[in-house]
Amino acid sequence: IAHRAGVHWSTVSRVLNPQTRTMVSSEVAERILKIAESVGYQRNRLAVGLKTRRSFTVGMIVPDLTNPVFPAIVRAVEHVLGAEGYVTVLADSDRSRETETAIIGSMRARQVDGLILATAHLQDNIVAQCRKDRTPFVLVNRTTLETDVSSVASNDDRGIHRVIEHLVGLNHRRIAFVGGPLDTSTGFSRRNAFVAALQEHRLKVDHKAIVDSQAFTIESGLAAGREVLRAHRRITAIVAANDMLALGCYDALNEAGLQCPQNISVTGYNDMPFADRFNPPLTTVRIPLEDIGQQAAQLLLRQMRNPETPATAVLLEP
Amino acid sequence: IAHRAGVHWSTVSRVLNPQTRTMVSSEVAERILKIAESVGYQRNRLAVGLKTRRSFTVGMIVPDLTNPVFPAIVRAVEHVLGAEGYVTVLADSDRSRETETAIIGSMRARQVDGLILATAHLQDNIVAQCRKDRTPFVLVNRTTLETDVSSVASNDDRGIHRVIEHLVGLNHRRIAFVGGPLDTSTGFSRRNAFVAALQEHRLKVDHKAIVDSQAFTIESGLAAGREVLRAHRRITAIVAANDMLALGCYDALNEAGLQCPQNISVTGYNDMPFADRFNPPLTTVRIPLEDIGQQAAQLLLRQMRNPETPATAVLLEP
DNA sequence: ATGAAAGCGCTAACAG
DNA sequence: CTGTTAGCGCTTTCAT
Repeated sequence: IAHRAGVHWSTVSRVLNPQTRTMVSSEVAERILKIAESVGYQRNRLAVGLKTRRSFTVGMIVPDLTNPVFPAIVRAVEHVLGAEGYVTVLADSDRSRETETAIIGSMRARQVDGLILATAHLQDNIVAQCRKDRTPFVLVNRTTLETDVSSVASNDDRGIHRVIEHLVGLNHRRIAFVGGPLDTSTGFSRRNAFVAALQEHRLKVDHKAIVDSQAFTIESGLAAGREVLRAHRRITAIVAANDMLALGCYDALNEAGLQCPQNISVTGYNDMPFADRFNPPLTTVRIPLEDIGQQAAQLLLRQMRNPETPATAVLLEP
Repeated sequence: IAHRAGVHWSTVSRVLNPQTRTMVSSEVAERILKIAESVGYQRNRLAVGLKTRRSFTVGMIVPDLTNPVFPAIVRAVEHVLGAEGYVTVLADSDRSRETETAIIGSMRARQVDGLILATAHLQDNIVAQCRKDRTPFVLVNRTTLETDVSSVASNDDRGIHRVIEHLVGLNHRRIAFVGGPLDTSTGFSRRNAFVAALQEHRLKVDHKAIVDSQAFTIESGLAAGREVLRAHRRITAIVAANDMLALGCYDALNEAGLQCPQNISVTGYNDMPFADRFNPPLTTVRIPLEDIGQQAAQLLLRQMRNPETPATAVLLEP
């Protein structure tokens, strides 16, 4: 292009980079732009990144893309990042911390400018790692025990309280809980909120009616649901820590020949897509998936543009 | 590292690149590896890519990540690509060809080694573009009219025939069709298969009972379902071209005060996650999502490693 | 406003 | 087996 325009290649570079275009006389600029267009020129972002140390790439890791809450978040993230010229590298860690570590290595090597992690554990060395690497990152959906970490999640305490209010209003008094993994903030705080809410309503907390499970999956929900039914048959409602677990509880009830909601009610959490189309329609807590994704992306953008940006923990209302 | 190991940096490069490691004496190699480890060295893939012209990055575009068929495919793709050292850049085109073109530009600029497109249209200039750019690509889920294009999809003709067989076996004779966009291979071939299957069963084809829609969405399905019910009330079954459309038909039936399946049966296509948990459970055609994703990734890998690999169109059985 | 030149971190031919 | 060197495609400082 420089040759054909009769200028030095640094001038071409100035024109082809929107940020420096004004340094060049508009006459020359126009000529160069025209030639670039005609030869289908595309700036090589690898070279740009090598020079500027900014890849305009961000990495995102989810624990399991087939859990229907994540696609909506990923989509929102990708849209706002894309609008700002960033590209999103997506990886599914399959709930394994080891693969997650490997993925982060692979992303670091590609010089990602930032990370969005939907995989946080309450105690998470990956968070410490990112901080040490000085890689901007924001946690999404879940948080860590550490403070001073950027995150966007929804207010689990509020959500569970509203569930209990709802059930108590419907005259439920003996309520069981099928919880998630206690090493995640969602599992941990929803469980705590459940106990707190029962106490606030002066209902007695029967620890046999609280069953924690290892993963937010239907299978875990089924196992926990069986456990609940076996240990404590007089309950009238089961609060599940998310919708997948709730579906597992549906299965446990079916197995036991019980009807939902005639015999026992079940509630979920997340309001995953199609929750209203299950049989029976699932009572659940809606969390603003789109919003969570958008805010996470915006937070990360701010952080990447100015590393001095203080970490902020955003809590959205369910 | 070179300094600390007392060797030239090209030697370090040889060791740190698994492919050339054998060129160096194992004694020196070990020393270098140890130092690299201790300083937390990571090869800069941007620089590697700039030099070798291979970014080890592939781009994937889906029309709508919140359509539950895609997460499973994306996940499978990412897993097999990841195992081979590739990273997946994911983008959601929001069903818009313009944004898709923009996305591809952004990916090309990042020197992606290949593309996986779940967005193909029957007539698709993007396909022509990729071919011109000599970017390896494989279409997934959908195909194009053009031959000599790599793709992995499922056999729509077979799937629809099996649906009709099933319905006819249940004594349905007046069957309506709610189709998808005719500019996609899935919309087009499922519609054709529907007509062909009716004829093979010597059922008359009532064109008023065939309603095409603009998108594979619930809303489109609802609109088309209304249309079907208005135009032709004596049908006993509706064949929808995918599960989202089928859900829209559920809604249309509800609106009209009709029961499914007591009054009218509905079938879907794709066997999306949770299809069996809808009310009523959806009769649908299972397509091997995991398999589709895996094979697409493997096909692309072959193509990227050897550009001479002939294009192959894989058709999986539903 | 433009040209000249160095260099980002790596690879790979060429020498030895 | 190892050192030397050029260069991938760009940005950016320094001159002019």
